[in-house]
Amino acid sequence: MQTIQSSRQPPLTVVSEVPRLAAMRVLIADDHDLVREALAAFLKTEGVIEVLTVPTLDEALRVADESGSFDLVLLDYNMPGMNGLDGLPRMIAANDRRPVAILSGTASRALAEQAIQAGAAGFVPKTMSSRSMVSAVRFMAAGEIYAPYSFMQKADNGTGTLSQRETDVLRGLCEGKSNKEIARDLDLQEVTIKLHVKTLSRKLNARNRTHAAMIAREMNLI
Amino acid sequence: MQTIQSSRQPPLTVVSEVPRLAAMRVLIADDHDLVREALAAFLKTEGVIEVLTVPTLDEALRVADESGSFDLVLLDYNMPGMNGLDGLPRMIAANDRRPVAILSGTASRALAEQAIQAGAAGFVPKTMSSRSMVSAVRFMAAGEIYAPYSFMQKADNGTGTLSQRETDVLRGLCEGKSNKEIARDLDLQEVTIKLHVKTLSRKLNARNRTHAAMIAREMNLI
DNA sequence: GAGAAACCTATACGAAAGAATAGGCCGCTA
DNA sequence: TAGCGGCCTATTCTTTCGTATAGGTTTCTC
Repeated sequence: MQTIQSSRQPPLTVVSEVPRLAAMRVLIADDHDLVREALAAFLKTEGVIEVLTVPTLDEALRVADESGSFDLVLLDYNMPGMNGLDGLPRMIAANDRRPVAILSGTASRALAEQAIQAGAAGFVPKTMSSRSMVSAVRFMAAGEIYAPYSFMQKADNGTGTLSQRETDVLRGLCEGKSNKEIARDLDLQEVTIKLHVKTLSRKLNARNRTHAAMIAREMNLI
Repeated sequence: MQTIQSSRQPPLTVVSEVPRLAAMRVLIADDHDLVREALAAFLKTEGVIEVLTVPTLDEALRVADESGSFDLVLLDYNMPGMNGLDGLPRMIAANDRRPVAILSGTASRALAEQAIQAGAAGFVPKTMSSRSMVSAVRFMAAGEIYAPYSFMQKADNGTGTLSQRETDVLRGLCEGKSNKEIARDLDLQEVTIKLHVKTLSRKLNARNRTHAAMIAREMNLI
């Protein structure tokens, strides 16, 4: 799996630029015991001196608060306390604005973009091999932005073409709201919502609002 | 984490009944590289001689077909080819009706019950510690049925109270179908579907079909 | 300044969903 | 056997959704 990165560094010289035996402090927050233990084990064999693991966001925040900031924090996207990407800015603050990356089981380009937009140091799908993952960790700890090349290349399923309003309306849909309610919330007319529902349904290839909501859920667009 | 098992064996004598150093053959199918490698590593240190890992259901079926059946197959629920629990019976057949268990990132009682109902040898959430997981594997390979005790104890959120028909209708909802379409699929009248939609929405605490579908998705009831 | 694109509104109509009420069928159990 | 619960149907009605057509504004770009 190749990597894509910010333009600050030339792509092929990454590994050599990061000191191989630097004493890194990494915090892993994931509610899956197995993932935590595996990642910690791999990182330790790769020269990351200190690896702490916690099962929830709250504990991650607490640990960062008590024991000082980390060179990198890995946050599982689906995890108690995260609530989507809401937990990300809190963790970044708790880590003194040093790198915090999102770890996720479901690889979605939309989610990756959102995460990085929200200030994440990167996006790491769990489908990655452990070797690649160790490289990614090293990379992000050095201050670079990481995202797997493969699915950043994926053709847009019309996903990225959702406008701001359409996204707002879609959020309402996913909460099971009626057009009228969404209109009230967004301070718009009901007809306008109908319009957005129609266009976003077309873009998502959905046959109706319910289908659109499910697809959005599936693609992590909410 | 405690375990619950079928009544064939007394609960507390499990481990001693399973030969500790038996040469077990285990197949792990999971699209998360990290999970695969971690599980394989732990099992190997615990005396499971042969551990094969594959990233998709199709490869799992092929391997079982070519290299003979396994003492236990672990199938990730969210994995290419699985399509819900559809892949389970196929894997069971391919494994000569020997134990096949479901591995899942999201721990849901409903899903666990469904899996075991569908013939799974057990249900293993990834939130389990690796030690417990190794025990579970050993347990299931011996022919017992395993499910974590903790969330089999969880109070039913009205979840279990969904009738068969309501579940059928809910599935249709989640696919974005109209009442008419669902009626045709189930060979019923449209009014009947409306009835079921209303009652299942009430049970799920949803305000309409879209909301019901989202809740179902959230709770892995589909 | 023309054009494109996102955005908002209006009117109108048929289709679908949702709610209420009423009844019949079956299987289980007190 | 009477009652209960799941299941299916019917009728009627209101609300909501979905679609179409036809405008309008702003903002950005060529």
